[in-house]
Amino acid sequence: MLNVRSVTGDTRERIHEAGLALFHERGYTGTTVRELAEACGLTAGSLYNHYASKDDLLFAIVDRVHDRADAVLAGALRSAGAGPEAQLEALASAFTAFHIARPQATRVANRDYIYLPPAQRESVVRRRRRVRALFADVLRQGEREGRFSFAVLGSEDAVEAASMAILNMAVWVAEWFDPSGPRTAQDTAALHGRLALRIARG
Amino acid sequence: MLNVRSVTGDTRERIHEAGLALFHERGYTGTTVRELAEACGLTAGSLYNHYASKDDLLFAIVDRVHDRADAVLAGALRSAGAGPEAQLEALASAFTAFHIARPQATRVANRDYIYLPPAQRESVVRRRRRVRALFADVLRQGEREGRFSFAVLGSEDAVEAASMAILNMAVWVAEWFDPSGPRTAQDTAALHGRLALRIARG
DNA sequence: CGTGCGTCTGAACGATCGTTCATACTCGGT
DNA sequence: ACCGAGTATGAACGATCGTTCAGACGCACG
Repeated sequence: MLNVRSVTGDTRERIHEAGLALFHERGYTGTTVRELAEACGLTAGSLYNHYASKDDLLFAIVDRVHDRADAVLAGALRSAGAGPEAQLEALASAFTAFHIARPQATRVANRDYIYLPPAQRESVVRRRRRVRALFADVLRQGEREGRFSFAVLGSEDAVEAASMAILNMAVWVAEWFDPSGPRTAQDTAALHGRLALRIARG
Repeated sequence: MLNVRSVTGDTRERIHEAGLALFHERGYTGTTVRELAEACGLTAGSLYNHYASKDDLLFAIVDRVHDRADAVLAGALRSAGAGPEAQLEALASAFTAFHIARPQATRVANRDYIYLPPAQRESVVRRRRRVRALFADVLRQGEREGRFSFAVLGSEDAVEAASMAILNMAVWVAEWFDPSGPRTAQDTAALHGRLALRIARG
């Protein structure tokens, strides 16, 4: 019984990974459940023993990557201590490393979540907003403590634009970062941490 | 005859705009030619009097937005004069304003160009690379003149990461910018220009 | 040794996909 | 009044879509 469950879990996991690869490459609407099945050595009908629908698989993928992102960001914040500069650098660096390490899952999560049915999409939108708020809060706290400066920029609530700039820098890094290139992922993550400080510190 | 052509051109243009709206909202693979036709008050078969295929419409959309982006960037560079700081600020600001002004076309161009047939996709990829090179060249020139500093960052070729950060800030601005919000497009564009300088100047 | 649950297949479902085509209509040019 | 080019139609094409289902297989359990 337990053994059966673990085999089942493996199949479900294999489908999950096939979804990562195929959604990443062809997009959600561009991927066929028969392609997903073939990538797992299964028949289309068999997928429905493991996921209720194609939507369901997409949500599983997007939800898991959000779980991991939350964990990574919480860990970065915890190990950074109290200073807003250390916190921002840790957040930007860890988020960048996260996106470099999981280019498939993060691209799918950021590009294809719009195809989720309304209820599940709302759930994802809420999680995305929470990540935005995490960065914006650190920026605002840093401004309050006089370490960051946004009022100088002359635009009201420049914090939102600045945090989106930092977020987009991290979120889309895998679209240009070349794992076989000269730079390592750690280098690039550290570099993004410093660029985030440039954005905030002025 | 000329009148006929102009009517034809209107229909072709209406299809183009329906493609903008529908591809933007549902993605290329998520949009049906019958939906496109209905949005124009036409029949599916009629579309093929104006575009050779669904692919062809996508390429027309993506190619046109690249034409306009090139023009905007060239104009910004021309009116900025010789200084790398003025040039970078003008490029980032103009590119941001461009993406705010055309959220549909730019999202389609940046997200759905991967669905183009290989030859046309290659053409788009080349144009994208040229835009990247434009920003990177300004950053490198500024570093040569001692106005920007990237070597300090400790990572080799930090210019690439910095120019991608600036590009992504501009490219994805329409995903969070709210036209009905308190900030104007001009404010945000100017703000992005200053943030680009923060990234480059250090 | 059966029993039953979980998983698989392969066929089938109705719907819909992008595209083609014969046909009819519109309308400026002669 | 007639012609011909350009455009619209609506039916049809074969293919493929996401999903369902009846039946068969395998394997842990009593």
